[in-house]
Amino acid sequence: MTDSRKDNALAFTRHDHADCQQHLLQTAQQLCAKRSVRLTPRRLQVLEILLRSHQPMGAYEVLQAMNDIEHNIAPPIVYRALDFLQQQGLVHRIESQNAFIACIHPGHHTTAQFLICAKCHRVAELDDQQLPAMQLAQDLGFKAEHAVVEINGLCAACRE
Amino acid sequence: MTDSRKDNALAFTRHDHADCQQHLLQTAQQLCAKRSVRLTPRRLQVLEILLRSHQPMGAYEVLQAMNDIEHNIAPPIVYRALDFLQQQGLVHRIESQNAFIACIHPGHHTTAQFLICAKCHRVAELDDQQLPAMQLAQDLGFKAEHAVVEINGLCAACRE
DNA sequence: GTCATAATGTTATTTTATAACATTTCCGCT
DNA sequence: AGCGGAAATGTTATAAAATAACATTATGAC
Ligand SMILES: [Zn+2]
Ligand SMILES: [Zn+2]
Ligand SMILES: [Zn+2]
Ligand SMILES: [Zn+2]
Repeated sequence: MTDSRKDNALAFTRHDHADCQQHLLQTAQQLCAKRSVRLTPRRLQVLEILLRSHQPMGAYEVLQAMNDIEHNIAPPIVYRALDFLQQQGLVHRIESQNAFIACIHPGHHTTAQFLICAKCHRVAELDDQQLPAMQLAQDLGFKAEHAVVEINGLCAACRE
Repeated sequence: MTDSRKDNALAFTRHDHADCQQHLLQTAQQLCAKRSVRLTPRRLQVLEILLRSHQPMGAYEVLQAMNDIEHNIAPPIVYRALDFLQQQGLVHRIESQNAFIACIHPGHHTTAQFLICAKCHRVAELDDQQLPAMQLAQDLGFKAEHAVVEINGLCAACRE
């Protein structure tokens, strides 16, 4: 298996999560600096919470995590930070679960696909696969803007 | 363009919608009879409401349509009928919109893909396209059960 | 420092979905 | 026809997810 394919399955493989968190935080800082957008403390806090989780989190779970250290955080705070992070391609929304997950490849977000395990709830992010439906869409004169691809099933570990 | 591709773009082409509604209702009746499941009046009513619409409808929009003729219908009535219709492959849920749409090809539902126009809100259902991500998933030992593929963009008519 | 803008905080409400339980309908059986 | 269990529907209340509207604070250009 190539490195890139191993990387794609990161969520389902053993790895040093603290390292990968640190690395993704740095990348996020750099990207935002380059784009002259502000990764404020609130936004960073939300990103850190999502990075710590191996699973997608609902907005209200993120909210709970914030309220565990500081009281009276209200939903709009969370939703606004999530909106920003999604716009910057640092966080993805998992539509079929009303949940959010940190992007594992910030920067490359043309089209991402997710493999979602129904048992352990981990999510692998696959990037840059071509969608045949995209080609057909184009043939039909449809101008594609954003594709949602979420594959539900069981990961290798959970099939046993 | 082949017939099947023309059919795929049905939602974006001129056609006799009354005819296609009638045909799909008959197919639904036949499928349910064959499977020995009951397409009761309530379930049929919900399917008819969805078939009349060219756009996905939220559960509460369906509810509103029901309340227009009979009062005091409550949400569980609608959600239960929608659950049944989804199980039978007669209705699809559009995850990125919390909305529901009648299946245009009942029977063939292995994996469906949707092209969703951001302007006119029509949805085309494409069937049986292979997803490269599925092959990669399999290579990773992931057992795929259900794929959500929703492509947002602008249809040919709305691009002008 | 001033001022416009962006970001955050606050309050209330809307939208979407389900839990729990009561009642009715269906259908095979006697 | 009449009984009885299962499925479907009806009802009430509540949970979960998201946003509207407005007040306050922080930021950075001038
Ligand atoms: Zn990503
Ligand atoms: Zn798993
Ligand atoms: Zn379908
Ligand atoms: Zn359109």
